[in-house]
Amino acid sequence: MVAEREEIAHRSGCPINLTVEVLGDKWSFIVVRDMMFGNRRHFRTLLTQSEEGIASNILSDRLRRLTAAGIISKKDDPSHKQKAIYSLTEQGIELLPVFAMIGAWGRKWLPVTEELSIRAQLLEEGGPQLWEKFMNELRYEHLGDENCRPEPGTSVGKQLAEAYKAVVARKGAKK
Amino acid sequence: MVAEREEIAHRSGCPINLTVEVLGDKWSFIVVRDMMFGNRRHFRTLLTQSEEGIASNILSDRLRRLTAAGIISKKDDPSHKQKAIYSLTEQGIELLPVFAMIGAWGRKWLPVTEELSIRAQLLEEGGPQLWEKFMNELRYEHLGDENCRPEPGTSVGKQLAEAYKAVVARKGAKK
DNA sequence: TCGTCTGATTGCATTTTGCAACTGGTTGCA
DNA sequence: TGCAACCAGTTGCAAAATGCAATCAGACGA
Repeated sequence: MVAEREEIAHRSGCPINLTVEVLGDKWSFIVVRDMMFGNRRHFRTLLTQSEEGIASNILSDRLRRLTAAGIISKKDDPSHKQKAIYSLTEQGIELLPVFAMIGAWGRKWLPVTEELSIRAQLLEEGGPQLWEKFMNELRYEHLGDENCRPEPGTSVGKQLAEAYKAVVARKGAKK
Repeated sequence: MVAEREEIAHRSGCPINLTVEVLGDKWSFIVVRDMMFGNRRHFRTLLTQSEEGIASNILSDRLRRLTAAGIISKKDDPSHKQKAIYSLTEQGIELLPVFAMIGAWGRKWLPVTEELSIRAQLLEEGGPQLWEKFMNELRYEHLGDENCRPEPGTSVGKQLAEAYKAVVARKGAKK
């Protein structure tokens, strides 16, 4: 690899096209989604806890590309010499409204399951105000931005995680 | 081709994943974008007026897939026995907010050109109210929904097209 | 009748993806 | 001190998707 952030010949300067060039494949969105909503920060957790079953070489490649694109960053985990922590950058965090919109569209038009769409529903119902609160939590957790330290109490992240668990528990009980 | 709308084994029931399964490639978004904002409704115009240069076999394949997914529809053009008109469905029209969000993100973080991002800018500034107006215009033009017939006056579609032309003219003049 | 336009298809080379096995190293525990 | 478990990946190979150029058959207009 010659350059960390290579200058690529773009197909056009259209914002939709440029976004597709960065995120337009079967896995990039999935990786960012898991980091954003599943709080997965290590290679192994992204690999094994992936709902869709990503292959390790693909994950490796996507983490490299997303890092090169400036959407995520990588740093050493002090707890383990071989561990690396992946974090969302501000650029990555600001993909949240895109995820919210895609989630809302998918929920309306595609055959989603209840437990995997409850978070999209809450995000849709919460609107831009909730998104902003969640983005601030992500800024605290991923960027270490102390200005964004959340007030004690229920965070949006926890709220989403608990809603998911509640649906899973309820559906498991019904059987 | 066995079935018009084939039942596919999905990777998961997550709304993000399902959307990626349908639109997660290098061209699907581009084709829908051109139909939505470029008012291209025929194979030939989509092929030759594409900013990015799509190949005819890829375009053919994507039109087929998007039709199978229910995002666009195809019907005969009465003016020419070989012509086909592609239209957005309601499901496709409702992708507009997704495009608006992606456009806003791309405009902020990627090396866009002015003429190709002016429409994204207007869409961002106009907000959900403008999106709804534009979606109604699309419902009239693509679905023939008379309830959505726009009042005489400047339509959002025209507004976007003219803003684009104005930037191109200004930049051409500067040289 | 001839040239152009229509929505595509075909053949072929290149690139990307998917899968399974494997690597070199670290860590915690007995 | 040895050993199993864990860490972030890499490697090799088959299969699928993509990209490009040439081509196609029917329809249209002059």
